[in-house]
Amino acid sequence: MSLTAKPIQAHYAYQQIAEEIQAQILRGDLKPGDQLPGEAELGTMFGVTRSTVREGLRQLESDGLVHRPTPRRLEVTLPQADQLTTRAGRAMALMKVTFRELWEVTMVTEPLAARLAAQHATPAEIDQLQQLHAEMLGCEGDMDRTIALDEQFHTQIADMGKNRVLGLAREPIALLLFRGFEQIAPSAPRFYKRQIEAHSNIIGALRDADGERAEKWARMHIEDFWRGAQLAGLEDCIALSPPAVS
Amino acid sequence: MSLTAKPIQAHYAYQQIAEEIQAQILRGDLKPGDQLPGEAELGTMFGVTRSTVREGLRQLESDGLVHRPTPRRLEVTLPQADQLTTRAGRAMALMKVTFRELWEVTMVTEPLAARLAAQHATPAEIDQLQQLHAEMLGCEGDMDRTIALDEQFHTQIADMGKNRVLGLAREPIALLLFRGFEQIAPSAPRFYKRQIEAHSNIIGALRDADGERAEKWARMHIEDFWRGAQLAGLEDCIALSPPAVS
DNA sequence: CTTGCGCTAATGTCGGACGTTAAGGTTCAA
DNA sequence: TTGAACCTTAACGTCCGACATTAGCGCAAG
Repeated sequence: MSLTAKPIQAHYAYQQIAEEIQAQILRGDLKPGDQLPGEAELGTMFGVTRSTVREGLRQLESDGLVHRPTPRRLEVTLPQADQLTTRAGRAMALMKVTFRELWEVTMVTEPLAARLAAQHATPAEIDQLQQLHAEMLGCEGDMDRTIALDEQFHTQIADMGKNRVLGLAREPIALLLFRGFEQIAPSAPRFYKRQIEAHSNIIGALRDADGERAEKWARMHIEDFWRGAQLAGLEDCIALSPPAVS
Repeated sequence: MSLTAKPIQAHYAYQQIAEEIQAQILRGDLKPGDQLPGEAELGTMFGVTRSTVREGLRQLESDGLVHRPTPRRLEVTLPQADQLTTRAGRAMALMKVTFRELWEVTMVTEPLAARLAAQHATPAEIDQLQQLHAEMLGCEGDMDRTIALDEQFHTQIADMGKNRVLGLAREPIALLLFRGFEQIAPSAPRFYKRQIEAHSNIIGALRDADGERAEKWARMHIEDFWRGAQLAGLEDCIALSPPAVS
């Protein structure tokens, strides 16, 4: 039997403060929107100096559990999705994940997103998506803009599925994968056009609320992306770090 | 035309320090394992006081980009997976995601994990999995232990697939979903046994390196879990906060 | 009731201080 | 020579006190 021993981490004052406040948030004693006392007051409450309190607060801010709308207000807040996305994206870039890894997962997330979107999307949302698509048609050549819009297109579909878990899980992955577009496009002349067509077909399926079809087209879309990546020789290349959000 | 305005965030000294170091890490100038200068030296380098440096460092530590093996050593490190898992899990719990959302995503991640595992697993890894399974057979009744082992079983499979992206994405989700086991078991007498059987079948498929079959069994396994959740009336219940890791 | 002003207090940053202890070098013994 | 015990140094965690800046709030004026 293997001995399991978790390293006991020193209980520094600033850490304890962060943990205590965090515990109260998770327990529900402090709810998002609640305002916290000033640093000085927190100091007296916990029996430490303001410097120590500040270090603890910096950690909580970084965790996204508290937030400063203005330097004078310190309030409890939900971790923001984009913050999690940034962290996860950075981590994956640093661990040098390959496009293959990204793609394998995307092959299941995007079709799922499409199916859910077909089930839950409102006409207004689909119109918005269509508008995004139209905008994308108009900027062939502008690579950065194209990538951004592509990313947005897929994220929009995921949002339409009304599944926040999927949204959180797929976002950093998609962000990294679709950045490959840039390297693929030059190697595959007709690639761009095929991507656009696929988007059109997905929108069509969404309009008909046809989950099966939406899913199928999304799958083909991502499969096609992979063929492009293969042509560009990206398969086992490592993904680039995503653009900083924070 | 809609006015787009991204909130201008004040760049405090401590923030700039964190950002600068972070940038150097992402750029590759600082590599994991590298040791950073002491706080005092960093202070003189950046032209600020030690207090200010410390606040920036607390942020980086919380981000998982630097790490203190001991108070005297401050070294660059890769963000640890369990840290990301904790953050994501906390976030999902705080945003009160439902079991349905968790399940919908798990329905695609676990089958994928099983398929990849069938393709990449080594016999030794499968033996290890078998051992885990055996251990699970021996602790019927001990709910916490069962849940922990179940979680471990699925995580092990995901690891066997050699896809780190999938590993990162599914972990927090699975952690939250499988905690539902506890509430399901009482409502469904035969539930526990069926879960065990499914695990057996998955192991069998892995031994035969039969990706299709592994995927199919994993899907059925998760589908069955959902039936249990329905019996327990969990569908739109919100998931509980996961056990703290950090 | 809204607008403008001024005051208060909290924040960001600074400088310095102290006990504790880890890191690294030194000494000594095997 | 090598390894272990020791010692010195300096870096860390924490504290104290201070200051300029400015956000927040109350009050007066329109």
